[in-house]
Amino acid sequence: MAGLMKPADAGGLQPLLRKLNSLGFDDEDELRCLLDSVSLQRGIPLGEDIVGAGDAPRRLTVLLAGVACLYQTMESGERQIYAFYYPGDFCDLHRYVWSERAAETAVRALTGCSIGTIEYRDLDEAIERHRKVARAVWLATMLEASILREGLTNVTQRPALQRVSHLLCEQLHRRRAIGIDSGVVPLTQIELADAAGLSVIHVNRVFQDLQKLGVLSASNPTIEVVNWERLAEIANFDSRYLTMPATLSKWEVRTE
Amino acid sequence: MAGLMKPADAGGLQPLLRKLNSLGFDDEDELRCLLDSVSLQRGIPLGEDIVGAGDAPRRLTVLLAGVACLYQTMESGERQIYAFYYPGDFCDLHRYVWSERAAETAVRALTGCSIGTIEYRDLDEAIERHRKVARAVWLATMLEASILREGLTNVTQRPALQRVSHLLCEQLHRRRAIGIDSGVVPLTQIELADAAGLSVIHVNRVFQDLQKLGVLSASNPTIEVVNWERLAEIANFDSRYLTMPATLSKWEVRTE
DNA sequence: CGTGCTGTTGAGGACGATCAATGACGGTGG
DNA sequence: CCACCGTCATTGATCGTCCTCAACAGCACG
Repeated sequence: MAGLMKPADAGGLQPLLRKLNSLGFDDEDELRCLLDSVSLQRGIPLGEDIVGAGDAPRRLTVLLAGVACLYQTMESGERQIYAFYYPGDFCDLHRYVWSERAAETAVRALTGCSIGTIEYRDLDEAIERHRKVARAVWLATMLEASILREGLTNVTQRPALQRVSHLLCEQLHRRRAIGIDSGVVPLTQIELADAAGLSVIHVNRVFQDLQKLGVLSASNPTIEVVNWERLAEIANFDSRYLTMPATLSKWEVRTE
Repeated sequence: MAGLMKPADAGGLQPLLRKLNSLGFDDEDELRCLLDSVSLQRGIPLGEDIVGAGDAPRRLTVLLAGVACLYQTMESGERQIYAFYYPGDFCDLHRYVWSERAAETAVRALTGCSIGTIEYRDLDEAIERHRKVARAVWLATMLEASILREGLTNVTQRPALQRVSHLLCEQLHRRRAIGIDSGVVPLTQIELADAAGLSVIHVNRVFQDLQKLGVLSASNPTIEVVNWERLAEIANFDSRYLTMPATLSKWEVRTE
């Protein structure tokens, strides 16, 4: 992977590179074509909508730094968080198709963020020309679906303690996968509640339990997992739904 | 659409044709190549696992007749239903990637079913050769993800009555989209419960309420919606998440 | 005529929501 | 420098939706 990093990529595209790599996209020349069409946007402040409710979707957004979430505000005023995004993740693949429902769903920066955008026409062209780009976006979509399925069982099957634990596990795992190895989960209790389908108050109580269990540190308001294993145990966490199993080698074998 | 139907397709592939069509795949010649590699399998009995827990995934499965569901059995013994499938739907696109997690998730026939299978090597080849095949499977995956997102809000945001109603609405809508216009939903209360994340008992009580409201007929054990509109009202149903907005024309414009 | 599956009914109880306040922190402006 | 505000976190009390357990009824099946 390191082999793919070039000085020219130092603009902050490494996360995207890593992501494409994990999706089995390892051809350097093809990569270049896609990377060249990315335009950067830095310094997006916390709380801002990266992909707004209103704007017409003409470009794809890739998160390059920070944390974001895909959410929807219900008529009741409740907020439902569908997904958290980390550097390298595509934030609005769904918009490529559902320009309409745009009105209600948006992507919000949960910390300061940097993003890259790719005009649809460039993406289209890349997909047309390079089969692996098409595969990469497909796989990215599959991964999101896999996370959604797990989210569904999380919400329907697990009680609050396990549910929150599972959510935390997932964040830790995904962060580690992109090289962030700390136990800190840069989210608020509110955000976790909106993702878990629990009230903030209850999440707070769960947090206290997790602290008593020695899983979370008392370092408020920062959420920090100090006992990784115990957490995974509580959550009954099985990371397979997150990991693309050596897809690339498989593709190669089958298709070339 | 009718224009695409040929005598040779009378083998039962119309549902697949319709599906591909709705995914913007309208090139007859390219279609042929894919359709030719489908092998049929009829007369699968109710209750059987179409895509089993154990078998190594070497082929893609398309439902051609009947109703099926994607489910997983938890350690607790509970069953979580992730998706319902109707004729034309791809049942195991996820397996194309996650051969591993196969162990726990399976696709079950909820009525008598017919399926078609496409060997991975044929699918790979079709994807390689025809860009629109790649797009079709990508879009199919996006649609599944969209349904999953809606399922997530359904489970976390809506109380039992609305939740069940919403689920029923979705089934009606999807069935109508493939030409089945009756108010009958060919599922059991148990299946709906497992999809809604409710106990069967509670679903049953909700059903009684829906009957009192004149939405469901008393025709047990068949579930039949007699007041479509009232149901959509209760569920606050917005079908946009199900409909691919004129994708095909869009693709054409942008890419050709 | 049992056996199994789906659907139905009742009673009790639990998990988590809601309402109402309060505390801690950081930024802003007087 | 302090008063003020907004956001996030915390606590207690009450309440409701939905679950669990336990039975039973209808129906199709062999």
